Amino acid sequence: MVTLKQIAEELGISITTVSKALKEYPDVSKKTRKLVRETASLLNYKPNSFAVNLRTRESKTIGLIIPEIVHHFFSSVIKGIISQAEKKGYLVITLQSNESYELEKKQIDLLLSKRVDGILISLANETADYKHFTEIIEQETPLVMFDKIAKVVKCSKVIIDDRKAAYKATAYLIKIGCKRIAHFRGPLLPQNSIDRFLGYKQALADHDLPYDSSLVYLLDDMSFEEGKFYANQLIKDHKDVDGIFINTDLVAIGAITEFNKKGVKVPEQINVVGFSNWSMASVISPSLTTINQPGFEMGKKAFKILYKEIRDKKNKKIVSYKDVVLDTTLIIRESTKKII
Amino acid sequence: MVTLKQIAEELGISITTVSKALKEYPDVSKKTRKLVRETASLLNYKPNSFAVNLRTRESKTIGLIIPEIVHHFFSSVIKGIISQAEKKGYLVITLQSNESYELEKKQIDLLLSKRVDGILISLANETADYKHFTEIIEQETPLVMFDKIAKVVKCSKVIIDDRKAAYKATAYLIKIGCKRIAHFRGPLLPQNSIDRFLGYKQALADHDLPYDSSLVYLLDDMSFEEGKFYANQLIKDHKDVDGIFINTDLVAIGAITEFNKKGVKVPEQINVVGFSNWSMASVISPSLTTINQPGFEMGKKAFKILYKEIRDKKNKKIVSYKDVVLDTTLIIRESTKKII
DNA sequence: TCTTAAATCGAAAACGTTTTCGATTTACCG
DNA sequence: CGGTAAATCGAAAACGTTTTCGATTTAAGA
Repeated sequence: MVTLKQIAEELGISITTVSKALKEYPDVSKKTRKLVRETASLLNYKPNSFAVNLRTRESKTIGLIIPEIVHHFFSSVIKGIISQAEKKGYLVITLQSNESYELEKKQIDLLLSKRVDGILISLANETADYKHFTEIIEQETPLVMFDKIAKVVKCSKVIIDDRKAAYKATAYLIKIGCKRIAHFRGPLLPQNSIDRFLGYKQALADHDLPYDSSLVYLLDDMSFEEGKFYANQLIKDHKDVDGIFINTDLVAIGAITEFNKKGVKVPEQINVVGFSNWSMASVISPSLTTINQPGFEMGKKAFKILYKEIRDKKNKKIVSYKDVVLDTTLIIRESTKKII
Repeated sequence: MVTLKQIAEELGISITTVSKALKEYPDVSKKTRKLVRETASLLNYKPNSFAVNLRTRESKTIGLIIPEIVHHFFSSVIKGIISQAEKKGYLVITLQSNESYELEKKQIDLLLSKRVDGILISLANETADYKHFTEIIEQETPLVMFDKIAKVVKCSKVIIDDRKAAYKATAYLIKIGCKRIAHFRGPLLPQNSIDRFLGYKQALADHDLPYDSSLVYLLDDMSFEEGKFYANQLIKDHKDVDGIFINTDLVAIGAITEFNKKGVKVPEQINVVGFSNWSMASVISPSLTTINQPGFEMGKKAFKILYKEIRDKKNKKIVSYKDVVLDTTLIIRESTKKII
């Protein structure tokens, strides 16, 4: 591997001058600058990034922790982050927490010990206390949370407005004529499922529909199977339900599968709205009306904020934390239809 | 940030001894070792990885280039790689080529300039020449290719046997009684689609079924829409087809959707086998019989090989290239059924 | 008590870069 | 030609670690 020293010896000049020539310092003549550049490319010189890192105290690398990679939404986020990071010359190290608090802690330690320039994180479902973020903040490593966030932690955040999105979904069901709207909600812990439930409730209230707690089913693992199970339960419990807002697409698809099997016609007898717009949503029959969760944009935005914080910190400006709420859209497909 | 120097000054001993104490060198007494360890953890010492990298000439980081992150198979691979890498203390920098040759070249340069300890790559569809790999090999950076590989490049490879898998899929259709079996194949360039086609052809031959080229449809972009389009085409062209082997699940799902719509019963009138076992495959109706492409295992295996090469290189052993072929399994679901 | 071996320590170089600051050279002008 | 300013260069320190090799101390044996 060729170093500055070798170029310097080759040309009979000092390391300093070579370094400066390559970095366009004003105090090196055009002639030597040209000479240095030429021999550098001739010898195929590549700066040793280890040395650069040590000297400049930055690695142009950021860390990313997500609960689970194999997930349409999160892989979209990763893609958004990587694409944006690359534009700014940053690389990204990805780790996953597998929804585990302990693992999340460990991954944070790992990234800190690698001295990444910044950290992006979406919290594990398990995570309920936030002590492990204090070290990040004490070290003044820029941190931004996205999607699954901790409101109390002092850092920038980018999320979608789950409540508003759920409101949008439910209001749409009401608009097309549904009178009895059920809701499959997620577990109690992550804020997401609470907010979605609240949006559902709010929409009912705003449109003078009674809230009936027996229409709300609380699921545990949000699986396809669970979707089938509770769909079956629902048609046993309530014959009169004409619409359902489901916490996440996978469950919605399970429900639709069960409805199809049991001869309950979607959307004629029951309208279904999901959440997330997974790739499958457009591909099942009937295709699924759902809330589009803009993963790619969220990734881009999260990185942009992190990047700004990294710059600001470097330039010793005061960093101010941002709270960004991304807009969701309702994607109307075949699983909902105006009731005449 | 606390350094070895600070610990040394704190204890009134030399940096050398501190360093050795923390690394369990035999030539430091138990007493000072204990003392050093205690003050190190007291001061919350974390080795500066930039300095360690520079000194040891390795970063405990590998690079990963894939064509596309938002893809069930590839995200499974990433997960496999990351999980395995973590066990060995390696971090993974992920980049994507977006199926572009130019971008692939650029990403390789990026990783080399970052001096990663090794590179894992799955080629872009566009990639047809392999000059850009010479630099990796010249620099002696361990390299292993997976899934989409270049046979001629001298490095380890891990793949599935596409031909055998396609054979398996087609033979199964024959076994359950299909006599006229169509094939939707992918474009000409990636080796994958060629091999799958050859496996299909071979299975026909081995079971004394005539090969009819009009039953093979060549698709371009392998999309859901294309699946629908060619399914429609197929039922127009050939009323007598009773089975179809489709290059990839997304297309198969498009086809099934179209069959459903046109009243062609799956599997009663036509049996469908896909390829890849995407998450959607189990979730549509009828659920899709398909070839399971073990992404997670492939990722694990690819990293393991890379890890060994990194170790071997470090220990100045000669590295030998491995060719690993992973087994696929046929997952039988509702889209196929014995013809009585 | 002396010798020798073993145990323990530390000085210093090296990894390759960036950057400060002083030194040297060149150019210019009267 | 002398003087000054501008242009150009380079020595050296620093970033924080690892590791070699020699120095010093301690323990053991006679």
